[in-house]
Amino acid sequence: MAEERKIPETETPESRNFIQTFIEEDIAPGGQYAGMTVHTRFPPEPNGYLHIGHCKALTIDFGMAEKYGGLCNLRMDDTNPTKEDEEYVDAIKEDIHWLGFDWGDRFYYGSDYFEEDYRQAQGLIKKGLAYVCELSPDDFRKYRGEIGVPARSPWRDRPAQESLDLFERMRGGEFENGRMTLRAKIDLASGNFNMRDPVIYRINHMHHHRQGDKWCIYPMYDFAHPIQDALEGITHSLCSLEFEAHRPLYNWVVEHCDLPAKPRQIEFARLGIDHTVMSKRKLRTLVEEGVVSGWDDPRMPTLCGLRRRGYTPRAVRSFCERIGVAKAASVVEYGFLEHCLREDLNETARRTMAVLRPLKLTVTNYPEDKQESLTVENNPVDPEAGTREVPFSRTVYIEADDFMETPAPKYKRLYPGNEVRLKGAYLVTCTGCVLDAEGNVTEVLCEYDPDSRGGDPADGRKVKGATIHWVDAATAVDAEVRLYDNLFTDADPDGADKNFMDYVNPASLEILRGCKVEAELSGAAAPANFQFMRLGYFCLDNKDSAPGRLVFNRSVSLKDSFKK
RNA sequence: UGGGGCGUAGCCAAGUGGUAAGGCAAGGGACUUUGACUCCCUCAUCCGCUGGUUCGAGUCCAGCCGUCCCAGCCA
Repeated sequence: MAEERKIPETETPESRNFIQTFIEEDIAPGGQYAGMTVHTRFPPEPNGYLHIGHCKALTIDFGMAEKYGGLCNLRMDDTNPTKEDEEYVDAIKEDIHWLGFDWGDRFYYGSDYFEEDYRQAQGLIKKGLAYVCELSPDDFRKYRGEIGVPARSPWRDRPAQESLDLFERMRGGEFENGRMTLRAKIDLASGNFNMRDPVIYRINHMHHHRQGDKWCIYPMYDFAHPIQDALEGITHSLCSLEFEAHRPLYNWVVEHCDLPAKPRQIEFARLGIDHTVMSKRKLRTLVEEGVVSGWDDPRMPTLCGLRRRGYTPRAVRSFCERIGVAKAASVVEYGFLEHCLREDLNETARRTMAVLRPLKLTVTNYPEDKQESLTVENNPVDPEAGTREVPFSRTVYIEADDFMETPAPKYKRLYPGNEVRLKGAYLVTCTGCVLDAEGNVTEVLCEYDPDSRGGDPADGRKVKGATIHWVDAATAVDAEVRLYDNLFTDADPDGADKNFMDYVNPASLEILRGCKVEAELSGAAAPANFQFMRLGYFCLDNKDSAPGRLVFNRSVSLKDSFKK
């Protein structure tokens, strides 16, 4: 034993999550799926828009399949016509493609298996494992039993032939909604209520978005899902933790139905992010109550909202890959999502200059009639992004916070007597400012060093002041900028005993008008994402921008840039 | 108090009996034509608590505490 202790310490074992551990056991020699390829599926219900929590599931579903050489199917889980609609199907597909996941030609509808579901149900009845129950919804609840008290059903021992006949007549539309159900005969005394003869078929006379009026009975998720998985050859059915108590039922269906495969369900914790809510019901409430402008409001954690806010697919996926997979309930800090975006944008976003709160800066020793063009890099971390020409003249706008008549401690920007660099232009020294009747600063005055074109002083002196951004007054274009904050004031608006609507942050959206941006941004070819120098990362809002009306959403602040 | 989970740093999260990975956040420093980025350094004598087994326990056992989910003819 003792000699086995030595472990080669040069290689750190790659961190793997518990799902990988399970899968590797399953495909290892002697495992349940020894030698097989891993096949997964992503099964959204088409009843709403996808949010970032779905991206976590997508990352796991597609990620596990890819890692173990298999495939991942996309399947609309549409077994309940009450809530579903075709309009969501296209939106779901679009969002998944936007993220960059590809299901190839393996796109399915759970409802396309209804005939097979029906056949399987008949099979269970014949085996004496299912029966038609005529308890009304009220009585069903009453007979459900309590902790320690078994449930009851007077129809439990109905002859198979009678159930078969009734089940057929249920399908035939002979009975109204709620009149009867098909139940699996499992264990009325189980401590797990999901096993107390669960309903596997209910009557619902309703038009189905895909099947039309073909059916008036619909299989329950617990019955349909394992069948769908098995028919598609899914080996690992990955889902979130709330289905954990349903696993025994999933396994029961897999065991007792006549299926071509035996998929395994594995559950993981769903994603939580602080200062927001993730359930479709709550997101819907925000939309319906008008707290946000829609499902694609840039403050929403929906994929379409994040997209509009400027989040890139790469950033969202990076986030989902890095938060890990476990069974412990987790609430990830929103700041981590922002970090992932900042990381991507830093490499890819084009830099540009803009001022959110314009303050006129006059270079008093610069010729009044002169205008010149300066070359500025588009992205200092990516030389391939090239350069652009930026006009400069005697009057420019600077950020109002970039000037202080009496500087705060450690303030490095403009104040009387201080020299700063106008990014890409010249070194300027503040000589004073102009005040209005109320004492507000309306204009800042400075003198430039003609021998510092481009920003470097000819004499090589060290510039103590900061480098600040600016836009040329004569050519600047007006824009509207929206700054977003967290949707909720509380880190956990979703917490126990809380009404999340009580924590809506009224200051989550601030709209700034009269901002000045470089003229180039008004062009049709303006990039989607860019960084306003020192102001943070912004996104040109394709939805609200129109000719003559530029709207920018701020994605993420530039870290610490404007503290104080 | 029925059943099923989960508790490792401020937030995620590895760890599967051999002496606590990594990321985010935070703090310090270097660099810088973005107070950004980048780069260095620091950040759990300890793994919910208490016992037990063991040469050795975050890992095994027992009890306790906390917390989440289920009890729809939703998914």
